[in-house]
Amino acid sequence: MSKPVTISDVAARAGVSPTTVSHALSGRRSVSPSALARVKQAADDLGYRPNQVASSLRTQRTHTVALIVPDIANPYYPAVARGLHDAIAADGYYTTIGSTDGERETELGFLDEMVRRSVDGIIVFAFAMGEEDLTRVVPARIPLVVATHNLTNAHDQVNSDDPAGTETATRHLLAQGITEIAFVSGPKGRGPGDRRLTGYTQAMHSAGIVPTASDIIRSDYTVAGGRQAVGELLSRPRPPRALVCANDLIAIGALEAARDAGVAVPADLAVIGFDDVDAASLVAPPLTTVVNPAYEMGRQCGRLLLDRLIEGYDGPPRSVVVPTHLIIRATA
Amino acid sequence: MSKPVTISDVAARAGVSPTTVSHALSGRRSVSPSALARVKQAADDLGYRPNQVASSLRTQRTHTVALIVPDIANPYYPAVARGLHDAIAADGYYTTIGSTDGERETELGFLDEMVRRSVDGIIVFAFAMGEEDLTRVVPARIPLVVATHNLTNAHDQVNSDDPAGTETATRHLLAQGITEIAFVSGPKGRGPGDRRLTGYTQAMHSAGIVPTASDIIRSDYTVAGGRQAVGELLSRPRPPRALVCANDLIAIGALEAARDAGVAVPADLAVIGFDDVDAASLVAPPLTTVVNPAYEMGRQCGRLLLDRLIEGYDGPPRSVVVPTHLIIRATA
DNA sequence: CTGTTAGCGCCTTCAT
DNA sequence: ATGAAGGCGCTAACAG
Repeated sequence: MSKPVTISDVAARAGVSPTTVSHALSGRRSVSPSALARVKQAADDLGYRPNQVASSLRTQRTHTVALIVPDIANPYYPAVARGLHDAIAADGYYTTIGSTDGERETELGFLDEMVRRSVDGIIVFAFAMGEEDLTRVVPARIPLVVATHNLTNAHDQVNSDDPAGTETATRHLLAQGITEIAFVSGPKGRGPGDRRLTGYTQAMHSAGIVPTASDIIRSDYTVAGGRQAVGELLSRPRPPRALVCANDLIAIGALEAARDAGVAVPADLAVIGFDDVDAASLVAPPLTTVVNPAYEMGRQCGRLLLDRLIEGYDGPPRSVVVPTHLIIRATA
Repeated sequence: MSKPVTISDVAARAGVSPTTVSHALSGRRSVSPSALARVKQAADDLGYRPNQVASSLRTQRTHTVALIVPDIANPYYPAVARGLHDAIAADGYYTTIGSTDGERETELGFLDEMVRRSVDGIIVFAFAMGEEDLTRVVPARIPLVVATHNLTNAHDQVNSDDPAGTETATRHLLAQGITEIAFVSGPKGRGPGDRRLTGYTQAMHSAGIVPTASDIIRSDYTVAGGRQAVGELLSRPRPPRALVCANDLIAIGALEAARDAGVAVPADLAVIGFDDVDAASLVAPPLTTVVNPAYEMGRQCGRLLLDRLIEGYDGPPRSVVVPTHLIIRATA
């Protein structure tokens, strides 16, 4: 259990002051070649590794970014995390991830802890809390990127272009002459369903069709939920010819419901999902869906943060919209 | 850009010393009721939040655990991360995750940085580096849990019971009277394929069958790789009647290859996967597979760490084996 | 029950 | 080109 090597140890061995060691290793001020060589040698010999905690206390920088999501095990977020990682790793930033299960208390607790830890930036995907909570818990000095739609005007934000995605999907169906199209959403006011609904409505209106209440189905964002909701839908006297679903899991549930009911996809029922999770290309038949670029979302969040952290951008909040696009497989 | 509130600010407002504030808030030594009340009030008024960086420098504890994996976007690892999170969050530990793409330099760099940051523990799932690298980079004082098979005797380790899993899977096929069973592995010496192969071999031997070299197929761990390898296999003059695959992605590729070749599953070709990723239950037909409990793996890693970090266990390295089990769906 | 003192390891003036 | 000194904010040892 030998003690870690400190900068003083290196200084002693190199016959210089700690100050010179610090500068020799950081390059922040010039050091004579001979001193430089001796310091490097000594550091090497001793296996010196600068203590980042001490450095952070002194410099007020931790080179750490906090990512707060509902559940890292939900297939969407790992891709976000990876995109973020790839955007910031090269500049020496690391990520601490918190899963909050969408519970307000947990979210607040995690944010509070990250502030205590002096993280250099925070990225928020989770949201049971409101904007007031956010501004109360996170001091203005810490850059914040919000990736939950419509929540903020006070912070940088990154969103995927959900309306454009479902609009394109719906148009794809309309172009095939299909007009009886239902939208299968999540619970009202929760998650991206509402934003995605607007694109569908938009496209329908453009085609001169006014969707009725019975064309908009509420589900949750799971396979089981989609299966049940669509099962009921298919037992109606006059079921729709196509479905635009708020996410892939619902769409996969819809596929199962169609199979249960002996309805052929896409001949009798066309199905389009949203997200393009891995499973989308693996189900049978492979799912036509809107690509929601999670990786890119994470990357953009990282870039906005670095812009403030490294480039010194200090202007007003900015909004990045990440484009979505339709990928046509076999269900529509 | 107001400066953060420090313990001295609280002390001044409460009319006590910083020491008393520290103890009042941590409860590590008793404080008079009146002082306690004044401190709490003052802390509340000022919105004081203890600086964890300073605390860490003083206490030599960061309450942070590093998790190193090849790729957080690979569906297996988020479940591990969640299991770890759930095991340690209640005790105030947080996780920093590094994706290394299995590159030795990246792995070493990440580990080195985590040591500099004085993390309290490290969990290693990634491995291009060898055990010498590990012991060289990570000082003995930092508890380490290794979840890469057979790499260590010097550290705590957590493994899933791979051999038992494939043995059960193979027996399940043998019990149906099927004897022409091939094993589709990954690249030799990389990943869990070799360990999973042993269970297959074991079961075959028990049934008096000696697999030949042509019964063991090399692929990578992807859908595309599995599809191609099994495609070639099926074009042999006398293809096997069943496949035990080293992971689910390979198995899903096998399903595609069977469809390509017009081979009926499971009637003409039975297929068993490994892992039980989400997609396994979603493909058609739903995949029979061995459940490899990623969440539980992560949880056990966390427990081993906490045992040393909190309980003060200081004995020899321990090994935890997480059981696997077969889940029978429609492909075998 | 409370306070004073010291120092965790580093970086950054300031002085030379 | 180099060093001495001070302090980031906190907590532990020591003293009362």
